[in-house]
Amino acid sequence: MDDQTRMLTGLTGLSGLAQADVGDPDAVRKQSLGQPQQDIGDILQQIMAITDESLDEAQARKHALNCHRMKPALFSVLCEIKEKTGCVRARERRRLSRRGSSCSSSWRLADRQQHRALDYRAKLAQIRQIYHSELEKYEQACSEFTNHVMNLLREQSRTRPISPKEIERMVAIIHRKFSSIQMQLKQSTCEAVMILRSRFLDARRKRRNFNKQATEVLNEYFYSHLSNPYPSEEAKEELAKKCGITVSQVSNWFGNKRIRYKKNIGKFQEEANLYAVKTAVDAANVSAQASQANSPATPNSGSPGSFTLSHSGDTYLGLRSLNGEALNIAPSLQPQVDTLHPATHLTAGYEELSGSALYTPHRLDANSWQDTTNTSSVTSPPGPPSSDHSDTSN
DNA sequence: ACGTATGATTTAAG
DNA sequence: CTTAAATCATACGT
Repeated sequence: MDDQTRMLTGLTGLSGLAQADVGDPDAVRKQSLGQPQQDIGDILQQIMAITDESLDEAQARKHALNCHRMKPALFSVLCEIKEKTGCVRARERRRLSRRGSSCSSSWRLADRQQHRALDYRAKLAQIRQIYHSELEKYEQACSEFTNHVMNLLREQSRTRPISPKEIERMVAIIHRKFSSIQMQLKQSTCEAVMILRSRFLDARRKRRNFNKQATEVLNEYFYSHLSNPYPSEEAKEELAKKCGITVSQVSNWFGNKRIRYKKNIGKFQEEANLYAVKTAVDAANVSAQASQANSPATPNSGSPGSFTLSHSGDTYLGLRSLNGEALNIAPSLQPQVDTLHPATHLTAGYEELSGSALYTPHRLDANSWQDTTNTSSVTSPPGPPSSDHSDTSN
């Protein structure tokens, strides 16, 4: 029985048959020569069973093959490729950074594109190489396995009659099995190539603006968290999901938004008020009773009604004049200020930045993300030293 | 055709 | 890693 198990392992594992058993046919012959016929029948059944295996099992087999045979060689080849591409990338990077200061941007762009193409081609070559080596392995394994089985049958033919038809059938089965595995390999390789290509083309694809709904969602979040517009990882994920974009795109968006908002707050007043109204309305729908309960202490909290004016410029100016009062009420409502009175908050922040010096420590703290702003850039935007910001245009 | 808006990338700092 | 800031490259409105 021990002999049988040995043979079975040889049959069920491609790696096994590819290595030792075929490598030493005499051992096989010796084993099978003294074997009772019933064992041979069992073995044949085992062989037949191979055809009934699922693709998963085939995959597992492939994995086993990967693990045992030619693995070191393949691995070293892959390492070589990786090292080569890594070197190229590093060299390219160094070159870019060196040129960056002295050469024009068009050179850098060309370099980048060239590098991308290089990277793409290297990866493609890598995939191709892996595919071919795998294919070769399978072909070899197939022929070895076929030989193995043929030898087996030939030995058996001495003890029992085996028709050539039977042998033919066996060989056909083996070939079918291997070709199906090879097809799978081919398919997965094609898939990999397609993914690579689509990524490569994606990188060069023209920029697309996010759709309106997406920017609306993002803006809503931004202006309703104006005191701290740094969404957590979870928040980013949710926003990404809601907007149908990636998390990194959300991060990009917030990065751009923060810097652009900070640079020219005046320009974003209209937008801010718009979303302030939106979030205020939303908040009102949720906690209308609560805010009403608070209203006696804060008579001016009803003023967001003025935000509904379609002439946002007027709204802004009005808010500005109300600022003194707004300052008094805002701190008492701080936990809700962001959602209930964003515009007030915002305007106050603007006043602070524009040098009006009317601020509370609380507000300063809340808007600390803008603290590093160069105040002059707000009061007098970079470029033409115009008298003042959008106040005049508004 | 041009200027502006905007998403992405790069660089440097923490 | 994340972020601010600068910059790039393209989309888009006029």
